[in-house]
Amino acid sequence: MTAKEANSWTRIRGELLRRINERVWQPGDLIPGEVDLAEEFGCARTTVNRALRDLADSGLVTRKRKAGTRVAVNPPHKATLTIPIIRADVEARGCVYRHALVTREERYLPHHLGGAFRLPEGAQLLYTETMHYADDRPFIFEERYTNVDTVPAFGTMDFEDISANEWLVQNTPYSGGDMVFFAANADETLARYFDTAPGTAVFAIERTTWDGSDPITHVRMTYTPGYRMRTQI
Amino acid sequence: MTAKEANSWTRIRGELLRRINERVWQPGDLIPGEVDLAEEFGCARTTVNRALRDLADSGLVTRKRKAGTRVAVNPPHKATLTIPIIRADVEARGCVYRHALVTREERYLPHHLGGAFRLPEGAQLLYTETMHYADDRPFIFEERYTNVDTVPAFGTMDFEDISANEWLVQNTPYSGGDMVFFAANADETLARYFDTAPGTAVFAIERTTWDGSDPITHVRMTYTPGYRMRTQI
DNA sequence: AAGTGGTCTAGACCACGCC
DNA sequence: GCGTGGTCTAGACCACTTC
Repeated sequence: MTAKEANSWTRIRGELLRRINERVWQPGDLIPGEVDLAEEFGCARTTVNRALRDLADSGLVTRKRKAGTRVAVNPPHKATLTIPIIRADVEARGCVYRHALVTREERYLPHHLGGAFRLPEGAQLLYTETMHYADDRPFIFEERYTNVDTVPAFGTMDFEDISANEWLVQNTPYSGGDMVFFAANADETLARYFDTAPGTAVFAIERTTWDGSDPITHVRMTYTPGYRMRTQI
Repeated sequence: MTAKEANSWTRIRGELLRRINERVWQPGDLIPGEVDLAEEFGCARTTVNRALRDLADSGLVTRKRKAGTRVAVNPPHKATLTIPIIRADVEARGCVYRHALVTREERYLPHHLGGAFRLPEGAQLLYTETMHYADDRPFIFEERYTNVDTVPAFGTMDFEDISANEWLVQNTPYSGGDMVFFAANADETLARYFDTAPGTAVFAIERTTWDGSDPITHVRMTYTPGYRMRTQI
């Protein structure tokens, strides 16, 4: 109906999708088990499993052992954002990338990071501020707290040739973290950096990463005014 | 090292991850084929395939037939955002949900939507504005253009009991679309709605959806000042 | 042409979670 | 308990790319 299905588990997913969309199976309904569907479609159970697993990943059905598979009542929209290395992002726009280290100093754990960073009393972090440029225009302002106990080599870098952002991505594996997306009004400093009026709305991302239970880094990336982050769904 | 691996393809993924993280395989390197790895790990090729497919999904390796699997040089950060139905979002915060239809009128295709909506000259759309409340506090302001030719039933709704947002999610399947995340300064009207000062930074999402090549709807959701959208990575 | 990943099969065992 | 999804296997054919 919408697109051509090559030949495989995607065709089965398409048929299941059709039944969900056309209300053959209503939201909340229990749908047949994998064995039954496999028989109906004349394929192996593995293939049905692949199709159902994909639908579950996109949130359209919920699956539980013994309980079976149900059509989701409120299918959430899911969007996968790909946040590239800043250098790659800039160069993909056909611009020349450049960065400059603005600040670099030891700092105590800021109070507002207490929740994210479980560190001993008075633990010191390396604080760095970096401006990333696209064709000499400020593109992203990066404020970062890094736990040098977890990443000793980080403390010895000068970040002339490579930015803190790039170095960490290439050298520090992480096991998990969280990200926050929000809007903020540019303060005096930020406005001066971006050559705009104070109060201008800017898009920002905060990211905290851990390796196991060891905190690695907390960073806020503030994007140039007017930046729009896109994705396909 | 970081977490316990149950027993399965995740253990293999963990071992492959270790080799990537510890530079046993350098960025850009060609890693062994599935058959070799299966032999090394003493498992079926399917299992190795599952592990490698997962690493490819997260962007850590790139795979091509005949060419093989390579360690990615600039592994991008990927984050999956789950945008829930507004009602569910509000109720998950323990608040009472309510919505109000503010505006509803026929409008011609706005010029700035020309790129997203491929419609005939002078085509009319149904424009709706809806305010979504959490405990009687304005939470999200929704501005929506809907193509009633694609979704005829939409034009007959009064959106008293159910919001346009909720109705569309429950009744209109889509095959694809795009989303944009950005920050904006609240204008006079928006500031009045949110009971804040004009110029306050607000987080917003624009979403356009199609069914095949037929445009369905374009919506801008503007969130209450201070809203932060979170996700785990 | 040949190698590599992509997929499918038929069968099996396991683990979670309702009852 | 026991039913359902989660996973694994061994083998096979196919499709895409590079050579």
